[in-house]
Amino acid sequence: MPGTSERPLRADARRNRDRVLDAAVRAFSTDGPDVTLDSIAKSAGVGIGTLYRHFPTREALVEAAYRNELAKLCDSVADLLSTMPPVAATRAWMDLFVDYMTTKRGMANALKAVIASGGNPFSESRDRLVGAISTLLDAGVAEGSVRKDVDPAIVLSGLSGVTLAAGEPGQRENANCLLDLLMDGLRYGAD
Amino acid sequence: MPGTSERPLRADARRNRDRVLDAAVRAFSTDGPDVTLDSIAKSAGVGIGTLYRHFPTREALVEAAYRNELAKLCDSVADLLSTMPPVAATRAWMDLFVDYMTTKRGMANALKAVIASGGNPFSESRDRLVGAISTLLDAGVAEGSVRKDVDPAIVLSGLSGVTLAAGEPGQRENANCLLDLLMDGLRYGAD
DNA sequence: CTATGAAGTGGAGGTTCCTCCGCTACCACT
DNA sequence: AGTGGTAGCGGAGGAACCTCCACTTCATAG
Repeated sequence: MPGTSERPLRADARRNRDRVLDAAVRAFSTDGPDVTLDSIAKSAGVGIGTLYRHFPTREALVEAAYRNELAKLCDSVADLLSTMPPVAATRAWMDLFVDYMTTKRGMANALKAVIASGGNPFSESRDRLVGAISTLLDAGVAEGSVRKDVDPAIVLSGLSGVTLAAGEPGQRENANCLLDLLMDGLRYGAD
Repeated sequence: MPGTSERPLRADARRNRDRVLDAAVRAFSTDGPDVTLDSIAKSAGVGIGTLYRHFPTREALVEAAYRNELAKLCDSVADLLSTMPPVAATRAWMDLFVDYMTTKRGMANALKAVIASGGNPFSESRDRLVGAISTLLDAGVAEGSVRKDVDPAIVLSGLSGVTLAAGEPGQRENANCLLDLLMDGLRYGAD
């Protein structure tokens, strides 16, 4: 399957898509994560049907709206690795991850969809996240401080789980403990 | 606060509550977890308002409907501990837990509410689950195979996270890896 | 037995979600 | 530059959620 179904999107369609995305970014940041999709469509000047055509679920829209910031989160891996040892960097990044997901409330559920997506729809973000984790783990493996039989995708699932289970701001302490536990599981010697 | 707010519930109210619960159990088992609450209320012969009075959220109703079975799951701990060593028993129970939650689709979300409830509402099930985990961990600690600084409530959060993140039947493999990881984190030596 | 007010009821209706399909307008080809 | 086929549009409307409050019923004190 070469470049699976990458039809270039008609001009008016692309324009509408962009307008919806703009409206969504604005709406999420001013009205919180529970804005109605209807209102986003309206403020984008398109019908609700058009919104659903481009973003079939709320999660898809949220994911698209935050894709840039998510990318920044992934990029921060390099900085962390350059200022601290791999295990510490990994643990620190986990904190960033949870903080980020917790702040952008409504992202947590989108995240679940991102993680579950074996297929196309969110794969960009998914791949980036897996890549970031992979980099962190590899650094640890190279140094001998992290076991080498761990699939980064699984770790992503784990982080997602922590966020889903203890993502409310009031449960940050719980989330911390879980991250510690996860980290312990990743360290060499537990193998 | 002695027996916080335990007013005995008026006779007709109790009757209605039971009828709703009956209807819910029946509805969940025949129509799946997505039955509308409206239809449950109707088949119980009460107004939707009454249903909401007794079970303010869908999760509350699900939890109540499955409370018995959940108790059985907790009771199974004793059997497991009598037929295998603590670490294996704990791991085996984790599997049962995930299987159970996965089967009763719709339970997963209720679970989240159960776990988050520091307060009253679901505390019965919550306490039972924490108790079950506590028993398992204690057995391991006594034997020296499990670290002793782990709060069972955190482990419950972790299980909840695994279920939420990888609870779809198709992701059972992922769930397994996560449980292994969690288990590794709990074992003595990772401390 | 009655009166009283607290506890409980029910369902209409506002809100949001999401689907569906007749219509519009884009664009590739001549 | 006309035109046919089709990608894309929009919004009406059905389904479910959940709130709210005027009304009913219970149970207790007198």
